[in-house]
Amino acid sequence: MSSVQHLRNVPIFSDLKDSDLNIISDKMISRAYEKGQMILLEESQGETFFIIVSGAVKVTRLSDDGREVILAILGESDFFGEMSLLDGEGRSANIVANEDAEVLTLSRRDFLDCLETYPKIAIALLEELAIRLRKSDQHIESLSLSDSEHRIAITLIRFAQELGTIKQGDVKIKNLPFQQDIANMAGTSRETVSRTLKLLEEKDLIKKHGKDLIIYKFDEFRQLFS
Amino acid sequence: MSSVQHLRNVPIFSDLKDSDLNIISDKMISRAYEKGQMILLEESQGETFFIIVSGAVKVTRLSDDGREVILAILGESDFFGEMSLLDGEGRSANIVANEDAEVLTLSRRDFLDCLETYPKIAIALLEELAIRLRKSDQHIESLSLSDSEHRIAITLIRFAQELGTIKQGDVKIKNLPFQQDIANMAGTSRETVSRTLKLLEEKDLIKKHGKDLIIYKFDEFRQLFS
DNA sequence: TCAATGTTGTGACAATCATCACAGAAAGGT
DNA sequence: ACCTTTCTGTGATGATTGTCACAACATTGA
Repeated sequence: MSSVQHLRNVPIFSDLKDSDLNIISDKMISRAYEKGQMILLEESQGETFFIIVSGAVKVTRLSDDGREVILAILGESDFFGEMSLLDGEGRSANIVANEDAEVLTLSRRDFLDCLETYPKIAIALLEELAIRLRKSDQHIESLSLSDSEHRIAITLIRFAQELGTIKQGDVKIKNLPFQQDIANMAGTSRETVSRTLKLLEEKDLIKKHGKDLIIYKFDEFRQLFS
Repeated sequence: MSSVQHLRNVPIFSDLKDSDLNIISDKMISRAYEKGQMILLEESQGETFFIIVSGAVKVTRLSDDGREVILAILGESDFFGEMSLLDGEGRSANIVANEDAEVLTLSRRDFLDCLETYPKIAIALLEELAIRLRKSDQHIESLSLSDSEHRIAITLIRFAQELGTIKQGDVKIKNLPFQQDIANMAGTSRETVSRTLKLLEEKDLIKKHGKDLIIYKFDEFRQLFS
């Protein structure tokens, strides 16, 4: 697929004309990262905007004692790096390739020019940030008041919404992340994730199939853990 | 103070010319709320943008069983209501007056017109949302990996940054919120807040003075709980 | 194919913290 | 000033869940 085709799939660019997309596309540089490779380091200056063409990355923060908190896992057509371009602060999170990943990058200068030239992009970006803020709020809520079972279930729901495919009311998540990553998102321990997944399977709410996971009757499941 | 003066203090409007501010100001309607009054209800359609002229509000989410999670406490010159205007989703949080509050409101139509007419506002708003997202990320981190002492300390730091006044390296927070509110922000129980404040006071890190609280050597304090 | 490494399952134990219970203090209204 | 309501302090108790330890299983690469 050409890189213009990829841009077309990215929500904040979807409103543009082909001619404009071409102009932007020409300014972008393609890069590839291997699984586990650090793409952006916390504390460094943010100078680049990234769009994921293929693969997946995780957005993390590290505590002093080295524990990792996963804020989000991003996949194809998602973008990142915009925050420090917007408010000028240093980076506040690390980005690590969670699988082999291919990205398109845009320099700070070009990105900001885009915003000025195409107000529609700015508006679309506002929309996207509003959506992210909403997700963050839900994340905060779930961390604040749920027990570990709820937090893990809610984490599964997040994966389902990002990576899942629906079939007759059931959702299949292909390539479920490792338990350790789920734990780091749900704010709990790896062992608790292991035990809880087993519990949910005993309750016939989910089913593991190798690296995939099926959530039965997704709507009810979501209801259950709202 | 005239309402134009107030707008001038609001970051997203600060770049505008007086003449433009006047135009916007004319479209705004002033409203007053009493302490405890609900300003915006979760689930309702978001049709209004709010700017706080005086007083304070809390942004909350309620779980099914009625427990409250406080996402933020906003004060003078802060604004809210923009999220559902931007992404068209229903409201995701409640807003309650935390003390008597006076606000300026702008209708959905007028707000969106502003964004189109003054791209600078859109850019400034992007900046602001980026900052909020950053704060959310920190909040998520703290909930994910700290024990209750750290979470409470971090909550105090948030208050200090929003409401505090610095004097010789110490920060004084006037009118510290109730323990229950602190607990709802820190994701812990009211009793634990009580015990932890006592603990921090015994360690000579903070001092209570009636409704006020002093954090000694704010920089070191922050270091301590990063 | 066989190490070597990474991932998952599970028991035992300890620590943290929520909850319940109630008393005392403070604030607010009449 | 008095009553009512709200807020705070503190003990006792038990449940949840993190941590440690180790075995089983899976994946990768030489």
